[in-house]
Amino acid sequence: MLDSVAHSTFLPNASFCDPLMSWTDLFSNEEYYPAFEHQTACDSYWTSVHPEYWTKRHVWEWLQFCCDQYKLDANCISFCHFNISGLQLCSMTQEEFIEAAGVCGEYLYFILQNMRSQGYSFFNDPEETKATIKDCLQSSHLWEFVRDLLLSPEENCGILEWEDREQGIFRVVKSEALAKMWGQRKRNDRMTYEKLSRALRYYYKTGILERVDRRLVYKFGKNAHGWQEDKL
DNA sequence: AAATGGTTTCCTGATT
DNA sequence: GAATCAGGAAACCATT
Repeated sequence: MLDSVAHSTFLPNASFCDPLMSWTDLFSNEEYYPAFEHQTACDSYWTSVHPEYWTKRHVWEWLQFCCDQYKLDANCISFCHFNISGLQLCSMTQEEFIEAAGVCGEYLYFILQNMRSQGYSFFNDPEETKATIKDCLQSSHLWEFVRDLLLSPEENCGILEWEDREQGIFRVVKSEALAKMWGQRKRNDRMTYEKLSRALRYYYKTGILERVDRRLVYKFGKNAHGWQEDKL
């Protein structure tokens, strides 16, 4: 009966390790079993149970594991949001994860979905896994791309500049360079600032960006997250 | 297989 | 005149 759940909704995500070992296979195999001390017979460790069947305690243990393993800042996690069963956890959307744990929520959501589809083999190589998570978290949305560029001086090289850090107001300094970089990300060498800015204008409607009536100046709106200084 | 979201492309017109 | 801004309309494409 575990098996029937094991291959559920999520399609395997291209780049991850061994496809489709069943959960029972995985957990009877020492290799996949890291150095954890466990466990009472009545309440086994979270790694030995499919996420859908986790108890509140399992969820808690999983959170702990993720914090330790991936150095997630436990302070940004609202633990009361996670006082839930595995079934409830699995039904949370990415939005809800972000609401409950900010940027860490993105990681947690990603890790959970991969565990549901791939099992614990996901954690084979912690180092590689961490790198891959980072890759996959490379946000594909334009506003996130802009945000991340703004947040990483190395990549940025003067393309974007904060106008008012507190209020999330920024300026596009090198418009063509920005378009080129966005084009590279989307593998589209026909991208121009003209077209990119059209996409940015659509964000006014959804509250991701707010209008600032100065040329090449934009402002993050109430529905944009992850740009503020204090909450990493 | 159809619906949807997030752009991409193109365009006309106004503004700086 | 050149670069931007404003949006409408439609095509496109990946995901659900």
